[in-house]
Amino acid sequence: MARNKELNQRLRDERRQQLLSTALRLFATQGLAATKISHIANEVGISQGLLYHYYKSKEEIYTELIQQAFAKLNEACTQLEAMPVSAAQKIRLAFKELLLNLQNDEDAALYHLLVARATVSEAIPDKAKAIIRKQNKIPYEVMTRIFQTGLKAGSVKKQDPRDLALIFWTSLKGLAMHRAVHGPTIRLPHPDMFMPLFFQE
Amino acid sequence: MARNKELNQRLRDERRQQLLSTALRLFATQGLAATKISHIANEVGISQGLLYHYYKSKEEIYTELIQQAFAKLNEACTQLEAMPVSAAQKIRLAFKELLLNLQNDEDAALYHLLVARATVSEAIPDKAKAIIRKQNKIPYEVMTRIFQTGLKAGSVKKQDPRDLALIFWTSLKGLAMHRAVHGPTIRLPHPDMFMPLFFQE
DNA sequence: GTCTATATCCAGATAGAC
DNA sequence: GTCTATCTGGATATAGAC
Repeated sequence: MARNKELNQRLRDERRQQLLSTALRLFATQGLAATKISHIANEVGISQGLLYHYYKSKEEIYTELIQQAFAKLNEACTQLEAMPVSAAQKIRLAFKELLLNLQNDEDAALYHLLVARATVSEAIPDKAKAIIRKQNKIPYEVMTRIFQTGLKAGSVKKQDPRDLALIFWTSLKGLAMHRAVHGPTIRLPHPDMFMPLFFQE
Repeated sequence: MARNKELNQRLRDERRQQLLSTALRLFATQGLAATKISHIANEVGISQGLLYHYYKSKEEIYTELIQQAFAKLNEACTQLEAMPVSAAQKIRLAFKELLLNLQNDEDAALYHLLVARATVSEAIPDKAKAIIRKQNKIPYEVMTRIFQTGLKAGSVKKQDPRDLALIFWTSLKGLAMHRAVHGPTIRLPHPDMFMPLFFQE
């Protein structure tokens, strides 16, 4: 019996994951309002009604995705900052890693897009808004600190570290949008092409 | 009488313009589906019903905006390409001008956002889709040609001109999103900070 | 031209049978 | 757990009075 319960729980989790991943793609590309609950259900191959056994509303799915997006990004930021390497290496590494992810991991680009859309939108659940308000600045602050450190060490360009951080993230966001539009076939530029933004020559 | 007709026509045009400009802001920030026709009417200060004397549907407004967005961008591209200056100067000038526009002209950022959203979306009117399909590549192609020319002249970085064009536009798009999120108060980086992407040292 | 009232439709969410 | 049928609300678009 316990055996059975566990199995059921696992199946339930898998189904929830499947719904999330489909919803991510749709929310990111179409937006919250344009994504119909029936689309999600159809693509996963279940009936509309059944979807409500897994999530109690469209907004709940949406909010959970926003939550996850920031969780992943902040996790990565924390790890990055804690690495035992120079600031310059952190910058190089982070940009390269993020760009590679964009190229290979469909979801990575979609999360970017989801957050980008959500950030400008008024028409999203209050909970999602709260998450964004609280966590949106973190990646900028982390990168600002790293650039600041690199600046003191003389390894990065003599510019306002806030500008550098902003360029770091907006460049990636721009690429993420492009990737999301053109799909996985598109070849993104090599990360080294961006390094002159941050370093001398 | 003719006097009167003209006046009426002018008032009508003004009202239409007012509707367009409000719709641009809402469509760009909220998306097509999340923007309710009542929002637009309310913000302009007319009744829902009256809106339909100026436009026959929400989709018509949307499509006209998409149309305008590309018209402006392509116009600018054509002008740029025809300028009697070197490729390097065209690149510098274009980036600076576009960034300045982003800073000072609210609509410029909103048009970018509108197009960015539209480009990834399936859920937009067919006419809008057709416009995008036909015109979306133009700015990339124009910049690719300019980079190509600069490459031959030895004035730009030795990189694939398509990559350079892609970086050119995705950087701007990233900044446009940022500007749209944070409003006109945000200070964007100086355009010179991006020049190392395109030129030696 | 402008408004209010309303027809119509569509989508989110629920109920109930299996 | 799963489906089909249905309730309900909200939004587009229209009709008709002023």
